[in-house]
Amino acid sequence: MTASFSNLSLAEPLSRAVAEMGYESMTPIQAQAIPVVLTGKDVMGAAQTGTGKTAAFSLPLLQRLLKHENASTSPARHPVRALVLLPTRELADQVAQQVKLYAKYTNLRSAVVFGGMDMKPQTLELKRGVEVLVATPGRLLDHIEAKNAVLNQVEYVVLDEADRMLDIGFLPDLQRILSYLPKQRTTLLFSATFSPEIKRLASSYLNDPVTIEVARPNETASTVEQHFYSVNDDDKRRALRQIVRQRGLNQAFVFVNSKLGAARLARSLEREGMKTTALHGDKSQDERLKALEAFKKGEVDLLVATDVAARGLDIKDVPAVFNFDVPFNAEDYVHRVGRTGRAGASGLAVTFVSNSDGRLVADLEKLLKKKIELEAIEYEEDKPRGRINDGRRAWREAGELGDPRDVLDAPPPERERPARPQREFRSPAVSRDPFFDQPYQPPAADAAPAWESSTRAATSKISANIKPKRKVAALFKPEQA
DNA sequence: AAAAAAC
Repeated sequence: MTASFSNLSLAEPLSRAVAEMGYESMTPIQAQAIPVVLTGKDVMGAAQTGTGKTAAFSLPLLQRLLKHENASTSPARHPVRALVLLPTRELADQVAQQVKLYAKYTNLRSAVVFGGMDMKPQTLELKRGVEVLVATPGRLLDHIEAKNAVLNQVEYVVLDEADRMLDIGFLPDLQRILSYLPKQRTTLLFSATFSPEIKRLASSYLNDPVTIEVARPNETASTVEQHFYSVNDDDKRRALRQIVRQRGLNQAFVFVNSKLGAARLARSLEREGMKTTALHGDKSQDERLKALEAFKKGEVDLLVATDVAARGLDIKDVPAVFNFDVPFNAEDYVHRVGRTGRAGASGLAVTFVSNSDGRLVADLEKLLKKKIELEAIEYEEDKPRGRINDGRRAWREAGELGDPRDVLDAPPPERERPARPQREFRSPAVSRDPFFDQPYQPPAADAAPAWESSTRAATSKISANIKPKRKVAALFKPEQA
């Protein structure tokens, strides 16, 4: 028996919006979380991604904002009463759009603030007053410090992707934000993954919380078919092409571990004739939103992304996810794979495991609590001819590609490398900064103006910094493999 | 071995 939204007795404006969106029965996380959030208690919620988490917290939150008058006598008619924090800009954007839809027929106002966009329009919206504020941490702090956002009347805080928000990279910002909020408030934490440490840390932010676990945490959807292939780093691209062709995939996410890697891979796939775009944090926000939009519209087939896109992004009907690189954090595997097989659809997740990934695969087995079977690929294409320019690559190619976990404790074989040429250390006789450290010399009457020579000095300084690097790289290139 | 979040 599935619970339905109509049994919830949501306020009329909310049920009207829900009906208009075509929602009828609730997903398990919604059925469990909504009644609890309606009581105003703290919640720690673990639910698989793609199961309607956003509605699970925003609908009851809006309901409470409607039902309970703001107790304070603030002059601001629309103080921020609910704050929703997310770890990426795209996610903040997406959640804010959903909240807007749910709140469409209410008088409640909402806004979203995140970095990479002009501060001014955001400031205007904040000054006008919003009850629900969706934000990424950095930009929110900017607005707090500029006194654009006043958070001393916040009644509800939601940390979506809570384990990421509590990890070391975000924690300082998060703590500063929380320090601006009233102690007396409701805190809601949601994520698909919770490591034991994060769980402990999280509970220190919660007051007598209700724990909701709809599925076992750290679990991928059962509708996703998962494969792990042993692939040489040099064969990954043709493996990708082959699987896309064999499976007749019309679209896929391709995850890599670095921004540079994403840019490079996207470029080479594009050159090989696949409609590809990249999404990573070195792109401008405009480019990021455009890349995502193009993928959503089906204008590109492959979205090569860093983990900026690993979490929460809700794109319908993505048939497959490739882990071109095994993710550094096992948790991120669960999130990446969660981009496919959403809302009960089927999906395919393919992970390329290269020889140096033994540790990561072992971590993954621990998190997923299951043995990972590595499969081999039979290539249909010939191997592209490539230069051997690296001793380690030669070693990889010489040996058979076995299970990388077998060499977990074995160091890679010693390889001969030319002795590093000792570079003389010369202590500078004079400091190289022309302005500050040199005794002043009156310029000759016909000398170039000072700014020109300092520009030259700066330029030569820069090239001095670049050139040796190139030389060193050339020196290390082995004569032959 | 990295990414994300502020200019």
